[in-house]
Amino acid sequence: MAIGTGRLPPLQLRPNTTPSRSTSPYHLAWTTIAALSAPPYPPVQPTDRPSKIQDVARAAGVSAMTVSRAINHPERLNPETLQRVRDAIASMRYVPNALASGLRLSRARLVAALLPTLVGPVFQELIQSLDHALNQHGYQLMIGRTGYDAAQEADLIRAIIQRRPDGIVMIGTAASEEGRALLQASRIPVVETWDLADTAIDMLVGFSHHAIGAAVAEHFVAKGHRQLGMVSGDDARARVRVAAYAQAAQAAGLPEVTVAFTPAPSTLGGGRRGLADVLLKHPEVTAVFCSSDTLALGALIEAQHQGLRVPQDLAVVGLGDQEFAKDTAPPLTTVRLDGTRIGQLAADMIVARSLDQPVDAHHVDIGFAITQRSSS
Amino acid sequence: MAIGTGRLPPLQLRPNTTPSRSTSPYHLAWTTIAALSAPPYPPVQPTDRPSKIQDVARAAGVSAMTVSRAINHPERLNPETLQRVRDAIASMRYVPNALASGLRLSRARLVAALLPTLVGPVFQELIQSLDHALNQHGYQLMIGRTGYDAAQEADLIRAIIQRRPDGIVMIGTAASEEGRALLQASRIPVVETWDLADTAIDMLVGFSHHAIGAAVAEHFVAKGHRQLGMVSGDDARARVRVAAYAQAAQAAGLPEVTVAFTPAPSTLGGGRRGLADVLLKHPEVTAVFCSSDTLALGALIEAQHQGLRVPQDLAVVGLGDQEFAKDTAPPLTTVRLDGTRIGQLAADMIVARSLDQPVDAHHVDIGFAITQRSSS
DNA sequence: TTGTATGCGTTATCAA
DNA sequence: TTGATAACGCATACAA
Repeated sequence: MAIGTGRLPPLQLRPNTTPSRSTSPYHLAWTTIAALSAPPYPPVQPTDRPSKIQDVARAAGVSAMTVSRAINHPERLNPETLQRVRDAIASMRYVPNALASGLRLSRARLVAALLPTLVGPVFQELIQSLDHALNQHGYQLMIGRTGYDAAQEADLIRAIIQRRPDGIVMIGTAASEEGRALLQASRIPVVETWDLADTAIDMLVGFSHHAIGAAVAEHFVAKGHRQLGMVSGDDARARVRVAAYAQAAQAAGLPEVTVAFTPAPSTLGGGRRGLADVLLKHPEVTAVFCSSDTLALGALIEAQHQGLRVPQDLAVVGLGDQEFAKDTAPPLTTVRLDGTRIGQLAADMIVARSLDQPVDAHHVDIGFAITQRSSS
Repeated sequence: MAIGTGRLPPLQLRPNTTPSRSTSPYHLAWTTIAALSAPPYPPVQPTDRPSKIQDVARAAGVSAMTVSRAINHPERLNPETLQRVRDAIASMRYVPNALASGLRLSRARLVAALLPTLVGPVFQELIQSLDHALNQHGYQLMIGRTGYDAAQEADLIRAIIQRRPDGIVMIGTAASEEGRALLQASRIPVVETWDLADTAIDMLVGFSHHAIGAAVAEHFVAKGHRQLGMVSGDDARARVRVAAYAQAAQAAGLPEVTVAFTPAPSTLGGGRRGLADVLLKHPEVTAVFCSSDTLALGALIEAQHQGLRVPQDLAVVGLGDQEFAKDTAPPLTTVRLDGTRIGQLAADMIVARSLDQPVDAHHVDIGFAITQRSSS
């Protein structure tokens, strides 16, 4: 990506202490030693190590167990003792060591989520909802990035299992053979999401990519389109959608669909180039299904660039119903995927299993819906 | 957000076992008990609990210490013993318990990142780079969401400290008083980023939001604009940019700038409405600075919607230089923030401090640059 | 209501 | 090169 230069006189005050690879003209660096020797706030902590439960116990004049109880079972304590301990905890900024308690209890109060990438807003609704639901149950969420790389995936899974999380949520990720074996040997509850895998490791909540492809094709057919196009990613799920889309078109007696594949991740540029490719090959195409809203927005920009009116000359349908889909010009018809619900259900499943409670449905299809706006 | 319905006949096979709040017409649910009683892969593990180091030791006919050494100091072992242990580890899918080793070593090999939100692509480059750099040093990254809520922030910081990470990176987040006190008492290395706070907790790598506001104003002035507008978020850093922008305009003898504030997070819709607001109040505005690329893209869409040519009738500058900025119509002039470099430096700082090595610069300004494209 | 002893799984230290 | 021992910080079981 090209980095231009501003028109301002350079503001550089002093050269960076480390060799800078930055091209920035607005640049300064300084080192403050004082910030370390004299922190802006008085240290509550006289020692140089964080306090542990024994320190608090000493300060409060009780045993370590009483401090533990003050934290975990306050109702079992004499109110006065409780107050004394709580004061000590607050004034010493004591924070329990979760490594120790997790080891003791075999419960880390931690759930890990594995996803292919943080780039792109596709999974963010799901993550947000998962995080929120888990927090409410006192669990923390840890995020791991597989980066679409199957080779590194097993390593990441190993790193995750090391922390002994109470559950693992796989988001848009299919585990490799080695990964599956590790997960199963770990006995950690696993929820796979964003798809309906034929062979689930454990639990599953998602939707059918096949059904999506078919539904969008039939959506176009119902509106009288006969020349269908598609701008698609090229991962496994995307190919399922492409196949179903093409198959449904064929079943409706339509000519062959025109597909342009774009490399991951989805970008505006990919959508622009994808649509341009489709129209170059088959200018008679009147409807395109883009496999993400970002690609669809790129397609809208490209259509406008080419002087095509949407939806009169070209219908566009996206996938994901991102926040911005309602604000494009024209507003985007798109497939709504309820990431919030997936996150909620996945959290429920993990929490239940973690507490040895029954899980009513191990495999759930949450479906999808086509949000009809003005672009189709 | 309105959810329409598709035109397909419902594919519902069987009602969901849990009451569904989904509006989806494409919907099914099922439960598989077999998936639990008969996993698709033969269990390598005869017991129902994950194996520990003693189990491996027994299987390999050595002591637990030898297994530990095989993992952490393989060079100290007899090659034959090493091989035997490694075979046992692989066949049992043994994964060490990081809670136990972390407790023993007081090193969790974990770094936590705190950010206000995952929504919006602003911090993703930074996160990606931080994660990558830390992975290379054998650390894992854990992400925590503060959600712009100062009240919950202390709780999150407490939850993070509980895990005893080797470092904490704050991204676009200023800790509350209580949060700062907790962090300082914890003795965990902290890197604040995305800003140059006046009173840093510990280490710092960022850029000056004041300088950005001034630089963009001067960019517009240099191009001959006299009526400046701004579409901005309303957080603390955004207000600093607004003030600097207005101040620089005044210093150049320009009339008062017109500012529209939009609520977080940045959206296309916010950009559209923001620009509309600015133009409604002052139709004579010829240049707007949007405080994110997403807002800027919304502004481009709105400008086009209103029949304004960019940059002839209206100049637009964004902030962030997101991946899509080069593919908008027209390509977006924007302020480049080198999130990759911030992540890299933050990782270096944490790793150095974690290993008790000297950190050469505790406070670093990495600057920024204006990427000149066609929208201004 | 509060305290004592014990073990969670791992690894540094020392001894063989 | 390998093994025995102890300790990391906390919470359950039991005792007082």
